[in-house]
Amino acid sequence: MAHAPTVRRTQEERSASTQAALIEAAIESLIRRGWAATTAAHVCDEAGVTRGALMHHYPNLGGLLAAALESLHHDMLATAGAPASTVRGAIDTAWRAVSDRRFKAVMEAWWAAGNDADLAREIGPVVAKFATLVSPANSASARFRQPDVATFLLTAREALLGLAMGRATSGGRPLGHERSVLAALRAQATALDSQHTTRSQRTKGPTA
Amino acid sequence: MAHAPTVRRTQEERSASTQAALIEAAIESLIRRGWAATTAAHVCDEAGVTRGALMHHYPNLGGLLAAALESLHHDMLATAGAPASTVRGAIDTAWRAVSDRRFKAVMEAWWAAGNDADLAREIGPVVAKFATLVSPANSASARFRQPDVATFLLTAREALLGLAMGRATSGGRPLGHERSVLAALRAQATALDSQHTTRSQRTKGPTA
DNA sequence: CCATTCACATACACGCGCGAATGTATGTGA
DNA sequence: TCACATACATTCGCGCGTGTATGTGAATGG
Repeated sequence: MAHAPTVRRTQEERSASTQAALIEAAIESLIRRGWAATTAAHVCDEAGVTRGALMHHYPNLGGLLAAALESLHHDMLATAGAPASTVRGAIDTAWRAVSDRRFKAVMEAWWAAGNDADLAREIGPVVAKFATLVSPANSASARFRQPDVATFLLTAREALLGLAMGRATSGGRPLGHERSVLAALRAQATALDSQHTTRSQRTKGPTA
Repeated sequence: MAHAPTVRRTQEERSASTQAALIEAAIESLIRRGWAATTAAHVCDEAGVTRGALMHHYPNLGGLLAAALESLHHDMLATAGAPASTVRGAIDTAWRAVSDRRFKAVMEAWWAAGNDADLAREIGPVVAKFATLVSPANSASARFRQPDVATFLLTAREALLGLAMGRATSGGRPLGHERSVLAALRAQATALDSQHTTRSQRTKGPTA
């Protein structure tokens, strides 16, 4: 099958590369076909491996998918960087995570787990990890706990998830109204930020 | 279920009752099991009919599900009533639709259609109908087209969908932060309403 | 260089869900 | 009451997806 390898690869290298291929293919399948239609045969086919290889490295298909989500979380956490200190930064960070095309895979897992209690027990923890990546309410910044800021962050998070859902159900293509919604959210965020820096002078009610 | 009927039921009545039972069971299955796990056997079992009955009234399982969505849209459109004239009213209307537990079935269909082009062709039109039910931007009210109002409505719609998604993935239970998010959205809505009435100087007051 | 271990492929058996074909009872118009 | 349509039940074969057992060549250690 594979081409003649002139160099000798160690077993570890072989295992690592096939596992990486499987994980990559699994995420891609979740994005393109969704959770229910993600079958072991398709994943292995796209990874260029047989199902025997999958069963060798993982107990079952669910095991591979869980590992793939774990790997994806590792990646996205790295690209997210340090938690934002400003509200505006939090919005941008959350949007960057949510608008990542691979986030579709997370939503697929999230959605599927909501319909299957057993699956929820299996991949629930991994999915929960992504939740912290999207909602920056648990940042180190203490003022994210201020009622108006916290409420805005919650609202913004839901709106961003809604946008992500819209993208997911549209084949991943950006929607037309994304720009205006994002602009509105960013405007509110910067307003909250500036309002905070001048809080020593005035305490004004939350009105946008 | 149907024990010896002393009265003779006409064929039409029998057909109508079994179709209603099938549709009811289909919606319930979509809510509880999701789209992928909604099988003809389960639906018929819960409806107290055999699969033969299903195939008699509908070409296939997809046909039943499409009909069920159509029926559901008919119901929800009736309960929604006339399109709201105020921004606040639009928010409330949209939330009433989205927080309906049966809306989970719509989201299931929406999500499933996003992963299957054939399915999208089959049930896409029905799902699109629900979209107009959620986003009141296409109301008769002309000022819903004003940039700030339109943007807010779009943002609010995404947030409401996000909340609905959260409910759906949590077994339909209301989430803790729903109240605060809704309060924030309603506050912005009423702010926009009052801001408009003062600008246009109309004597007509907002009747809750 | 040879035996062992490992990574992976191949082959197989099972369950499940779907749709079609077929059979049967009940209502309905002539 | 008879011919037919309609409503429904049963059974079957098919494809698909999964997990398990077995075979094979490559890598490793002595």
